[in-house]
Amino acid sequence: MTKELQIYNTLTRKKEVFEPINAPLVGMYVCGPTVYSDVHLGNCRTFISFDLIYRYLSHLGYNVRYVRNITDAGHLEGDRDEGDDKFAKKAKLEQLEPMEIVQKYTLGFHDVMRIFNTLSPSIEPTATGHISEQIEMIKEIISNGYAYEKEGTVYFDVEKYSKEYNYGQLTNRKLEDLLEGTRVLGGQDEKKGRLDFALWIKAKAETLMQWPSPWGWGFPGWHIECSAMSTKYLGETFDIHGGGMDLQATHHSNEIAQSQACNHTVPVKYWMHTNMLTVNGVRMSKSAGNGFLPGELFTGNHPLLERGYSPMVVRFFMAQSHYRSTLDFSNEALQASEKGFQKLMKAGETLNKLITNAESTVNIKELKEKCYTAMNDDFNSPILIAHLFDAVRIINLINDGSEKINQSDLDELKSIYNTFVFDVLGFKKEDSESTSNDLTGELIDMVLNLRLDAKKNKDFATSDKIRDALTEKGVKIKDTKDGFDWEL
RNA sequence: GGUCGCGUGGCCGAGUGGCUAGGCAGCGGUCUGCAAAACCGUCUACGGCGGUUCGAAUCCGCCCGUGACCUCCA
Repeated sequence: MTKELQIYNTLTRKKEVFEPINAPLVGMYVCGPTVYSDVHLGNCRTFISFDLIYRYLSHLGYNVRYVRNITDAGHLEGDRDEGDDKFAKKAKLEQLEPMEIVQKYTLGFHDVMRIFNTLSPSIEPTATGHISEQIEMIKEIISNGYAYEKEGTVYFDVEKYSKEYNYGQLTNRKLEDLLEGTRVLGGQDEKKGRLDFALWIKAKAETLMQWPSPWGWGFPGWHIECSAMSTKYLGETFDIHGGGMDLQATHHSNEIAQSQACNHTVPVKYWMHTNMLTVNGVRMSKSAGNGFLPGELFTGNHPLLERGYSPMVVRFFMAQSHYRSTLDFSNEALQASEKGFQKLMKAGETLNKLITNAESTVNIKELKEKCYTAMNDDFNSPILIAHLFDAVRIINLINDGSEKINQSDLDELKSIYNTFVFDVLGFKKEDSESTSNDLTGELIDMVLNLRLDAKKNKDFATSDKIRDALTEKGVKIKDTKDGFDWEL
């Protein structure tokens, strides 16, 4: 029986019991989006996964400070430490100010996060808002001897760092292997070592976003922002650092190196990495162009999509796989999730109508323990959902009269359902389009009332004729015990 | 080429030594004038070949297939 929360730590490549550094406080940093274009679904998966983690930690009673940054500066195109950053490039393309790009896509990102019912982070710092912190950190790294300046650009000295620390720790790689795997690239003569990466990059005259620094005008390298901001808001050593697996090898390895070189401490206790969303088995990514936007998914307006799927169905689809597994997208899988999600929601309505008995024939205590055991095992939401479907079956059996439940068990069952379905998994009820107010709805009601009359008179020829006609128009009719229900 | 994964029933997806999740689809039933919907029940799989073991989807070896990272991406 797993009673304690276990988290898979990328650093040690095994599950470890979660012991916060300063319980009940928990510091969690998650690498957020680079806001130079719309978030695609793969990005969303990571943030939804960490939303689940944030929700569960909070549910367990931890006071979590959840920091998720917005990258709005730097982040070079390609791997050469020269030229414009992504924002400037896009800005020229769209004839906008870089900060207009940032604003546009930040707002869009927040909209999508809200639609997916994710909770806002405690702090959402921006790279441009922390330039001085980054400069201070770079200065410290230089004075500690782990970075050097070359003509206005500052590089981190990976080989020097590797003499004292294990640079390839996070990916379990040796420095020699890393060096071997690195390609020789042009235009990098300034760097001493092939693995060295830029902390600060000298601006060209035409660079749109640039700031003054001890090394002249320039802009920060991508990795330093996370080190600077996580240190500022969570301290030199904090509990959880998360992000997508694609960041593990480069971004996070560099982050560890920077923080170590600056603060002389291990920055993070538990590293958590979410796996990729795939399409036909291949990673969904911006560069591959095989991703779609959340909006396209909701409307179905994309060649890969047969039709639209609601945000909660998508969230459910994602929760049905574990965050460390790849999840393959398909219409068939999403349609299966849609059915399942509706079943789960419907059981919630049934739950509120259950009638109690003097005795209980169902084991609610066991159900509750199973739910916690599942989540305590590295946030295993698929297992949790499996147990919730056991709860659904129990609810329906009680409703059918096959099982009985007493008041205290019913209260407990409601508590379990609401806690896990809404608080932890973060689902919310989706209103089916209410058409009761508009003319179409009123007309359909009217016609169906006529059909009801025909049925009462056993005039089934007429009632079937009405049903067939409405079905043809796309109105799904569901007869109930004493009336009808319909949807478009 | 190096590093690390993965391969589970028609589909998606958990599970890491015995008790063999779950959802969807299919099938059977209940309900219904009929149908739909809903509900109940049912379907017993782990890439191949060897090995370890009383026992392996689960551990080990080899092979095949496949993916990610090593270069910007969550």
